[in-house]
Amino acid sequence: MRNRFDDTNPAKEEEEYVQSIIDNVKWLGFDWEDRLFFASDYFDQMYEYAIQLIKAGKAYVDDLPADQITEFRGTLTQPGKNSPYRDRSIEENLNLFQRMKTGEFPDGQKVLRAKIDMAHPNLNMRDPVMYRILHASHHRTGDRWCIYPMYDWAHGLEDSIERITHSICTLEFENHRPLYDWFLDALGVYHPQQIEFARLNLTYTVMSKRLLFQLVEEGHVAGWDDPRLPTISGMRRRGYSPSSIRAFCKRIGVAKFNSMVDFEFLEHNIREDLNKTSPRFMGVLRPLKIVIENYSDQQTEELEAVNNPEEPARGTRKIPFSKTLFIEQDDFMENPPKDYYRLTVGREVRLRYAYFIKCLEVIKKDGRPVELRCSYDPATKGGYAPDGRKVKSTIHWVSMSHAVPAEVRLYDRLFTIADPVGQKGMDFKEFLNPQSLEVLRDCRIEPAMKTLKPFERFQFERLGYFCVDPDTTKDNLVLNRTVELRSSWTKLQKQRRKNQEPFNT
RNA sequence: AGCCCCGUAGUGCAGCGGUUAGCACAAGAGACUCUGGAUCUCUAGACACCAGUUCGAAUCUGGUCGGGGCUGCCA
Repeated sequence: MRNRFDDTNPAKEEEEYVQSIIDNVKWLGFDWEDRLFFASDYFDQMYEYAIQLIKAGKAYVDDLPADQITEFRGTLTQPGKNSPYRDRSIEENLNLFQRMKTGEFPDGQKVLRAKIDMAHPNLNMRDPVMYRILHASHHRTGDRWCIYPMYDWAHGLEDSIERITHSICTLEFENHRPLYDWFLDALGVYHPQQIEFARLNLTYTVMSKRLLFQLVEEGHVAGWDDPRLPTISGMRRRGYSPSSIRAFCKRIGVAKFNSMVDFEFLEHNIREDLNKTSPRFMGVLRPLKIVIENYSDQQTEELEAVNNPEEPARGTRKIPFSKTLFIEQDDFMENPPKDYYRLTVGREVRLRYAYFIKCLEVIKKDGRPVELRCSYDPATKGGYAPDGRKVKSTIHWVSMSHAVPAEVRLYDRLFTIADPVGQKGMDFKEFLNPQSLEVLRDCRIEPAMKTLKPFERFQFERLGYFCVDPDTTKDNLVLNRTVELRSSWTKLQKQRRKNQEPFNT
């Protein structure tokens, strides 16, 4: 494969973007080795081709100002009018074009146009502009040029020069294909085939460069790599793996139909990959203190935990256990519904890889549980009951004195509705989800995680997949939630909420 | 309105003249489980419509309806 940038417009090409595109595409897993090209590599050749067209009487220099060109183009239903400069002699065109190149004219005073048909039903064929004058410095050619080719003129030439067999692009270029073909045929050069396909749309987000740019510029997100954005750098920072993104793309396929893929399908592919590859850890996002009354004050034990049940070869690690622990606030309920399996007063549950514990008493402050008094069964060490008794659930925990603090950023969909762009007469930003980011600063995680580096991915048991954010510093470990684990419990709750809504008023 | 493109389960794709119209996700039911995860089993669900061609049409033709794109010296 090769990588080519269509850098035909000096005003819109910035080194910064070029480099980040290169970095991101490489990260995604593509390697073009030394085959990195730019449209600007072919500027000389394109200039020669333009002269060839002029000599064939198929291109002319137009003096009409921009607004007049627009006016003369006509409309969707009305044909355009010929420019008064359309029938200049070949010699005059050659002379003028040469002088455009040497910088004799200011920006916008003249353009080179293809001589096709001002009455053509396809607007793109009404004498399209091939070259415009721009006294601007180009990031690769510097000040060598003051005329720059238009994309439509340049694109087919680049493909032809590189002898591409098929040139794929997005649907909005369908109407440009006749022009692509016309230029190549007029020149009589090698003619690749342009094929268009639909761009990807995802629910609950926006995909267009223009719209993403607005979100970044106006500060609705923290930057191009904000983990809520569907940019490659955003997905990377969110913790998506390259292989899962590739698997997703492969499965959604390509079509010529403007479709909208469920965001959940992306998440499915992420989970599928991360489930197989992520090491497991335990971390408590919203801590609730519990004290094991019949466990000795002084004692600490090292308990063995599996690193990845999907891949036993990854081995095990030790987790410290002691009298005072943290569990997740959600894992305790004083008055639980019937189908709640977790901890409640008088019920026994398993602490993962540790012991069976029973809750004896809740200590509350201002009506909220702040501490649980529990007992444990020493015979259940490691989480197995020798007498074969069952427990309804297994919950995660960390030892209070051993745990490491961390900041955890939880992400939710960027928009509150599936298609924020498709709402007639409404600005897509009206549908931004104010809760798309939630920051938890009082999380506690198991000590083995101290060595994790930025971008490392892992699973917090029962919570989801996470990764280390590059904002991490020596004293502040920052973690991003990539995606939650599927959970029949949260699903049930969502259903319940939905079913109640209509009756709520 | 002129030109171009597109219509297959809720979603995304496959199907290229003869298939019980296939796959994945989502949905529903169950099994299993030291993650309410993973895994496994099962269920429901679609060819936009109308003509025509043909022994036979989701597939070919025409029309209707519906969706999208196009009036930058942007790409």
